[in-house]
Amino acid sequence: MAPQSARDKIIHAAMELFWLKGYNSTSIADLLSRTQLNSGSLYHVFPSKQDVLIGVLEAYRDGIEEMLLQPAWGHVDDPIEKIFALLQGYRTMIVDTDCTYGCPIGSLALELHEPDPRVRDLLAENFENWTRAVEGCIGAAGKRIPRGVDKKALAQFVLTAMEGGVMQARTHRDVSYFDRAVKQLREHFELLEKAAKTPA
Amino acid sequence: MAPQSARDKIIHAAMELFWLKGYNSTSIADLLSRTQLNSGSLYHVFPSKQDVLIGVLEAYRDGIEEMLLQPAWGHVDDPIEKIFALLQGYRTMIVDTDCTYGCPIGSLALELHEPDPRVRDLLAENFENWTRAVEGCIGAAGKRIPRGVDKKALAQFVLTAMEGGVMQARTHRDVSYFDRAVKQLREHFELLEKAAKTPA
DNA sequence: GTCTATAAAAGGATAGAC
DNA sequence: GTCTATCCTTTTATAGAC
Repeated sequence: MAPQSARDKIIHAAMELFWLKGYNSTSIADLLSRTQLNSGSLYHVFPSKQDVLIGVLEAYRDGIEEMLLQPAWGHVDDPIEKIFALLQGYRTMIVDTDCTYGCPIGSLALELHEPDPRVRDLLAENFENWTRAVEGCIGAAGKRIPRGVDKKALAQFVLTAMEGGVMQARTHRDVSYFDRAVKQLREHFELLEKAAKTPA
Repeated sequence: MAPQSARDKIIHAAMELFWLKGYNSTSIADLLSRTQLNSGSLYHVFPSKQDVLIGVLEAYRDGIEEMLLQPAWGHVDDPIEKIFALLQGYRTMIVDTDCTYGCPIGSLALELHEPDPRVRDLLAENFENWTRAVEGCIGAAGKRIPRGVDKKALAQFVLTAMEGGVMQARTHRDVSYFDRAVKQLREHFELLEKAAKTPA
């Protein structure tokens, strides 16, 4: 592991703690104790706690390929299966966390009630990049999806299903809620594929 | 308006403030200033802030008919249309809040990362009551939904779509994200209804 | 059951030496 | 760029009189 700058250490710790405890429930003291840094070092790099948040959201945005898409899509070629492989990645995280998993972006999006414009833009940007990746899969599926289907809306619906499924699995502490959401989405795609084969 | 007990005043204020600002960002002082009560009165009724939260979640649970279902279903008979009338109610709230609306239950479910069992149970119970109501509509739709469709899973999928749509509309400050989620769900129901008519 | 005063702790942030 | 010490505010909660 290459020597980490103070900035890297803080962002790394904050990504984990904001995810585990939320933004408001993570104190500067938490970040300092986790990183073994002193407050002077943190405030030298990040003038305020919100600046740490911005750094975290930028890191998620910039890391979507490496952190999320590549691991999920390593051995998957079929574009539709890529979508469900991505969801399978979330399922793994749910199970690995004993169903306490929350999407880091979605959780922040609901926790922060009056976010700074910069924060809000970054949340939106993270969602956009996610749905754009899924939209790419839908586009690559070509004629399997009927003409006239709004590809962007369908991609956003995949995010909708993921976020809603994660929320319910977490609330009930039961993966099956996520599984059922994915299954319904799968049926939706299958109905669409069937409709593409049998025009009107 | 009947004279309100201290308890009622606090629950009423807390429902609004937890919804507007979140649980962590609402202080006891906020509740006191909003209700014009003194801390002695509050702590006499609610030994801790978490007890206020529990009271709020119980109020949502006990008020689902009067607060949510009756207003949405007042003039709707068709069971499938009831589902979309319910979603239309959320749309109204989104628009009325300039797209800052968050589902009170969903937001708390994601904000609270290590909830007390009692709190977690109440969150789950709120979701259950919501999906049970939708499941009733699906059941009432009878043969319009194909046999073999998991009605409970489909009802949970309606909640999934609502929560995911609300989250994205709020993040982008744009109702159209909610509208697209509802539209996709509508297409899903239409595909199901079509499948129910043309067996295999 | 409500009042005032206040404890006790945690939180974000700053200052100034090194 | 990092260290220690500390300020100031907010926050939950309690004590004890009325």
